[in-house]
Amino acid sequence: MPRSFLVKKHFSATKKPNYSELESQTVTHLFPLSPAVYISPFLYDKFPIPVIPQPEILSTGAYFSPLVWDTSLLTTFFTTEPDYSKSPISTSSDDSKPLDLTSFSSEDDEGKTSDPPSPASSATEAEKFHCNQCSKSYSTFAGLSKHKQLHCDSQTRKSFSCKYCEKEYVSLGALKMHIRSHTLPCVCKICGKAFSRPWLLQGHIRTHTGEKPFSCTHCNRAFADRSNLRAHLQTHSDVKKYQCRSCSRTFSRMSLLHKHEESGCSGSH
DNA sequence: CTGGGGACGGGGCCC
DNA sequence: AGGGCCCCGTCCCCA
Repeated sequence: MPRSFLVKKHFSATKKPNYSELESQTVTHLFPLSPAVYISPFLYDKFPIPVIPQPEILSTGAYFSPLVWDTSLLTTFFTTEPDYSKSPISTSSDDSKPLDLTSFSSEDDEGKTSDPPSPASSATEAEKFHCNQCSKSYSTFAGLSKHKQLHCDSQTRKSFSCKYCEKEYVSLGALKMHIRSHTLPCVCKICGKAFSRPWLLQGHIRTHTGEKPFSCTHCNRAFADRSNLRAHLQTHSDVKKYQCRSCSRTFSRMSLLHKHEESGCSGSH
């Protein structure tokens, strides 16, 4: 079941919202010209288009992104509301550590991360705290508590309503996270576009820098977005992820399958 | 029309 | 409790 369908925005014409209008009061460093026509020369001086490493050096542990954003650069390029100023867009461990591209094969990518299993998540530790409602196990009491609050403890389950829309959440944390999608506190200093979460802004910044840290192990293509690499990997697979139930034809994307079905699948194999 | 890439959104989970 | 990351997904555009 899709997880991101609950809050669906329907943008017409240009489709994309004018974030700078939405949160103009938080935008303090807008460039005078559209980013489509103006990218600061400083940006390119500081961050030349990265050289995409050759596939043979992309094995586990062999590759560090040629573009690494440190905190001083972050404060140069984007601003956030005070609540987020402590760690606006940290150079995440995910970006600074080697990318395990071996995990991006079409088979290996199913529900796995690129990180090696941590010792703390070993079976012995992970089984310590059990939910008496659904028998799910967690390695920490905090994990069990959060699970019970969200899913299994109907006595303590509460409703937190969003003041901007009709959505309700069972935890304050979930509500706070959702409210970010209304307030869009993370603002790009280059173009003024605003985002709900720092890492979304981080991904957006790559559209300015040209950084593409996610490389395909099958070809030389590289991507700025991990999801886009995942979708790309489907193109290397003979049997793709999304299959028509009528004709067994497979597609690399759900949207393509939907189009296929809507256009009237013959149902023949 | 189809397939693929680019950009982005949001919930869940782990630390 | 909150931040960060991951995964799944959508929408749009273009060849």
